Amino acid sequence: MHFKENETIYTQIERYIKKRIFKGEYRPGLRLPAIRELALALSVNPNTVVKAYAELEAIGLIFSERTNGKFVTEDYDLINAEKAKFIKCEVKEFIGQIKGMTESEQEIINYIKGHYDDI
Amino acid sequence: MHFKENETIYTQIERYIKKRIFKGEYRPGLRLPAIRELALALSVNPNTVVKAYAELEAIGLIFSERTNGKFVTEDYDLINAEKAKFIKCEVKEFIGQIKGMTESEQEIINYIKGHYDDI
Amino acid sequence: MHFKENETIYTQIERYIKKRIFKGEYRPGLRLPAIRELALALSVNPNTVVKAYAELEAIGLIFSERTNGKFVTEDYDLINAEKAKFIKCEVKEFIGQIKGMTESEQEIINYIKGHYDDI
Amino acid sequence: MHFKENETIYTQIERYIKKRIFKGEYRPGLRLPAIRELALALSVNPNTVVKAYAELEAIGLIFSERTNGKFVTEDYDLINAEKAKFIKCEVKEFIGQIKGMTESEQEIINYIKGHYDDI
DNA sequence: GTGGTCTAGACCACA
DNA sequence: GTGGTCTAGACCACA
Repeated sequence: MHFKENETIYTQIERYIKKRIFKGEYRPGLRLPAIRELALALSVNPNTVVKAYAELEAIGLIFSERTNGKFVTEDYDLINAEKAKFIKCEVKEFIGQIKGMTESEQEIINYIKGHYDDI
Repeated sequence: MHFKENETIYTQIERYIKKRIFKGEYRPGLRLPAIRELALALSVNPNTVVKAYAELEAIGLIFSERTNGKFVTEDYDLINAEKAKFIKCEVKEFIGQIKGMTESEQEIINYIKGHYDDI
Repeated sequence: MHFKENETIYTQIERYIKKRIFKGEYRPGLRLPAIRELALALSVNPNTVVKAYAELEAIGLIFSERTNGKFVTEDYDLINAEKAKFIKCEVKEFIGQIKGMTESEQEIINYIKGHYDDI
Repeated sequence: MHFKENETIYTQIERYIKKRIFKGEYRPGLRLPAIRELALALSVNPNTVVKAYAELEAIGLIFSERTNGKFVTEDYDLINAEKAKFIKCEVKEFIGQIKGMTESEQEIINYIKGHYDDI
């Protein structure tokens, strides 16, 4: 994983985990990677992962079991609600960035069509 | 203007100016707002604006005239190239965020159509 | 039993046993629950119970008989002294927490009267 | 300030600040001690204070102003609600600790009367 | 000077 | 091995 400058690492990790949950790569009930393990994998200090996990726990997307690890919530409604919120937010932000610089909605859509498979 | 936490203020200002140039709100040759003036308008320390302007100057989108202020470049090609780069970048980032969470390109487009006029 | 975060489990168990002794639920001379048994009942690692028992033994409230188990002390004076100390300590802590936030002693007492039967 | 073993330092700091707010010693709108200043005063690492303040901010009792410091909320209703919750919680905990070890409500009250002025 | 983030690393409770 | 807390200390953005 490669981190953007200009955004904190822990929020990038947070979003990374979040997206994997939304995508169903981390299924409800699944045990998340151990803090130190993930820290190692991302070449990051464990405390940074701790903070990312703490934020996710505050939202309720993950929960802790003392000494046992962190787990994806089994509250499907919450996951779906957070996912919808996330997408809406990204769409809004994207449109906000691009709007006014292209003539039309159609142009934006063309851009997306043109780049969808690049990624 | 309202700044996001979690991203530096100066990059947010930088992008704000950039977008106004790309949108043609700040036309080539135009004198940009004075540092103190903009700082005041944004409730920000002048040093922060200085930094944002410096970044834009490094890219070449604006230039200084000694005591006279900062101006939008008249290099149309550069503006267009930067604009294209900016849009491409935003599209890529957007698709990268959303992809895999929705079934298809079509769904993303529907989301955008659904929200385009909100903003 | 449900453990508070933010306090070690073994001190919570220690206090739990202590209180049962003070309340006379565990009478002097009584054999305490076996370590494994209690650990199982509390869904806790046996080592944790061992530690709680060790603390109680250090105080003198319980004693070991080699292979036979742990027993409540028959030193009534010690029990009473510890009980008095415990209550005094709780009262002090409680007053310390609440004092200055309510106008008067009377108000604290009213609070207690109002909640005594809730628990 | 002297910290109890067996409870995390940051929660003790958190409660310490909380109580000062409830007591009106830290009035709404007041600027809280700077992180490093408080850390120094309490002989504690700045990060520990950061965490305590972060918890208080999550509750809403304090808020941040970028680079300017932390301030007590001016939401009087929130303060009163949290205060009521805090007192109720302390009373409940206290009664829970003591109940069953003394004969009666009256005895508890007598204990409090007997110790109220000690603290 | 103010807060925010991050690292390296230790030590603890618990399983 | 698991997470939680804490320290010492650095570096950054911002005022």
